[in-house]
Amino acid sequence: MADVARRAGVSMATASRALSDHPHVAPATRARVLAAAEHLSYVVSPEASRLAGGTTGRVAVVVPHISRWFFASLLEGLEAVLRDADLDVLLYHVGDAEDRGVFFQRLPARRKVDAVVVLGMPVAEPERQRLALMGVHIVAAGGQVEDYPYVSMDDLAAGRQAMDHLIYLGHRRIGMIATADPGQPGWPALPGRTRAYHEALADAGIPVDERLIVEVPWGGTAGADAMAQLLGLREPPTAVYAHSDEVALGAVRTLRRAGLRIPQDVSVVGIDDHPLAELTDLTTVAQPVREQGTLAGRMVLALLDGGEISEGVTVPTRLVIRGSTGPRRRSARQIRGSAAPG
Amino acid sequence: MADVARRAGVSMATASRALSDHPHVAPATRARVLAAAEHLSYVVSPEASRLAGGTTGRVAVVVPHISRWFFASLLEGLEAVLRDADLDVLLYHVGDAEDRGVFFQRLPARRKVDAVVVLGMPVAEPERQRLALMGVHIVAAGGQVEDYPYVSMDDLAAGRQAMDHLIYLGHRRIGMIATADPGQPGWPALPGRTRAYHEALADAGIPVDERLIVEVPWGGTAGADAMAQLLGLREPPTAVYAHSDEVALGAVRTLRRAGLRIPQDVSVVGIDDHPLAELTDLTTVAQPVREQGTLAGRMVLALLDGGEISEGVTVPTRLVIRGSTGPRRRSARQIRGSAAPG
DNA sequence: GAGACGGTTGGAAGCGCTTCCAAGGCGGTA
DNA sequence: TACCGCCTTGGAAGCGCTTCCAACCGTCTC
Repeated sequence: MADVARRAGVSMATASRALSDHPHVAPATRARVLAAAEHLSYVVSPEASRLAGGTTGRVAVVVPHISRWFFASLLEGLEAVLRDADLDVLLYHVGDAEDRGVFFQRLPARRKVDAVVVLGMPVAEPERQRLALMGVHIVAAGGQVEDYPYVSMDDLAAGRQAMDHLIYLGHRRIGMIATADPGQPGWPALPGRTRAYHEALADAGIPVDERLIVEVPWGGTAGADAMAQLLGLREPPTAVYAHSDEVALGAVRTLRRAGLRIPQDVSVVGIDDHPLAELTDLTTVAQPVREQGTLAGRMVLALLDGGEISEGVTVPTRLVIRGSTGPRRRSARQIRGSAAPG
Repeated sequence: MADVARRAGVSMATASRALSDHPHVAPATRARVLAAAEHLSYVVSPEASRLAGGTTGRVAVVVPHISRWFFASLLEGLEAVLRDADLDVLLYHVGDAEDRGVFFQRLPARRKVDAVVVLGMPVAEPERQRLALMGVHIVAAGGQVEDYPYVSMDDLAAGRQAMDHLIYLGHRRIGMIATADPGQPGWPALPGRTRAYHEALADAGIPVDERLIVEVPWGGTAGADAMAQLLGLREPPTAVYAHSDEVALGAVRTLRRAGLRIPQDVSVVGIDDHPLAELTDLTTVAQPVREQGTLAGRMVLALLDGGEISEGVTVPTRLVIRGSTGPRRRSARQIRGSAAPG
């Protein structure tokens, strides 16, 4: 910077002010400094800048999964607005319990960021305390962390949209494939989505048959296994409500292999509207994923700007009817008669 | 740090050395310092540390897409080894031409990182020059940037595995759905995968019919459109080779909607082994994606450690035969007679 | 037993920038 | 015309850490 100042014929103090867009710098002077900087292709050292009292210009993003579409999309939306605001994104993957321990105990992001965004994962009380230690703004997105400003979908409402659709189609024997994250102990299967199942059934006056509820780790093959289990029932369901599209797709595979037709024999509905749901003609409940990331990013910006955010944002979901659901045709017993489970 | 030094009864110089694992610090002293730091839950200020001459402890990762499985998986593998090495990951999404311009012109990562990893995208000559300006180590992964130490799969070999499989099954009229990235002008459809098509055909003595080659932007719906185009041909292909699984899945949808059976009427093969390929029973050529990220991470570590890396690494691919490919049964003409294209 | 040597430690000089404080200039007002 | 006050600028003190250099001390060797 000394070079720039010299070249512009000003002191370092002025150069600094000009470069960081401070008021009280004569326009002509500012221009001269900027020109000099440009000429020398100079950029301020963020370290020095920060050290001398600024902010880091970075925000940490903590995610439980990177390669899953949902999380990656959230991240994509978030990164876009943060990058627009000239903030750098520091990515922290907290996969299993061990990662979690390391992250929250060592707090590697400490002193490195101005804010942290927690994507799609709950934060336990002790972890919250550690986070508080960082003394930065915190925003949550895609999960149900109501202790912080958050943006998320309404799991209960989404679940209801899926379930009510099935019930509307005449199904009464509806299976549910719930997912839990094996890497995150104590992290319950999305509670809202499960509650939706029970409430929808209750509202329709349909008794709950516990055998129709299967909880598996997240993933397609797990969904396939769950479906196989449901098909093994004496009276298999005529419709299946899966907590997510990937799981639903797994169920679809099992059904196909068992020689069952979708939706004639069994209807399947998922949640999320994964891009491949469209390709596989899966009925689902769409949530604006990327947008949730975007909104979270805006919250961070607002917070960093000194703003206050008192409450969270809940984004709307929408039932997308495709080819995997249809009216109940044959009884479960008939299905069982026509093909052996896979 | 002054506090820590005082509490440990040593000078700041010694405290610094102990904290940063320098040699020439008595074990007892080091222990005392560490204990003090622990007690005060102190962490060094990365800014100050860097400013005083260290490194940034950060590496930038540049990706053209975040939410696509391939890139996200690469990123996941990379992040894991970098995090293990206590390096922070700065994520830069360079989506379209504009982002690209901004990134390479402004070089926002300048002075912020010790190394940059370019994931799955080519780097043009002028960009290479800008990158050189950063004066940091550069590694490429998942692409074909041979100007830097790189890790990638062998597109040509993978394409051959897919094509040879089709040819072995007796197909002679094979369509190819190639993908180009609309956001990245001048970025050719994966050249190796395209070349594989031509070479395989040549080796089998099958003449190329240009009408069987369709190039579309990446994505499932684009794949569906491409397939529709192929079905519209007077003599449609009996097998289709898609440059990626997502595209292949799109083709599958079109075929299904057209009432064609897979693989009886048309065989489909993709590349990548996307997790959903297994669920949808798609024959494909698997590449170890996450591992490529891991390897790239190790390269970064080696480079940062002062090592030299003279050449790139090419990971093996493997044909995974599932239910979407089968022997040629009926002639293309017959197919056309049995169902109208979707 | 004395000198040499290597492991330890402290002092102090920056790393490159921001910002407080004060000084200099100018136009405007009484 | 003299004084006041605001805009603009420069000087200089750190921000929190690393590391060179020198001093120190115990041990080993001749």
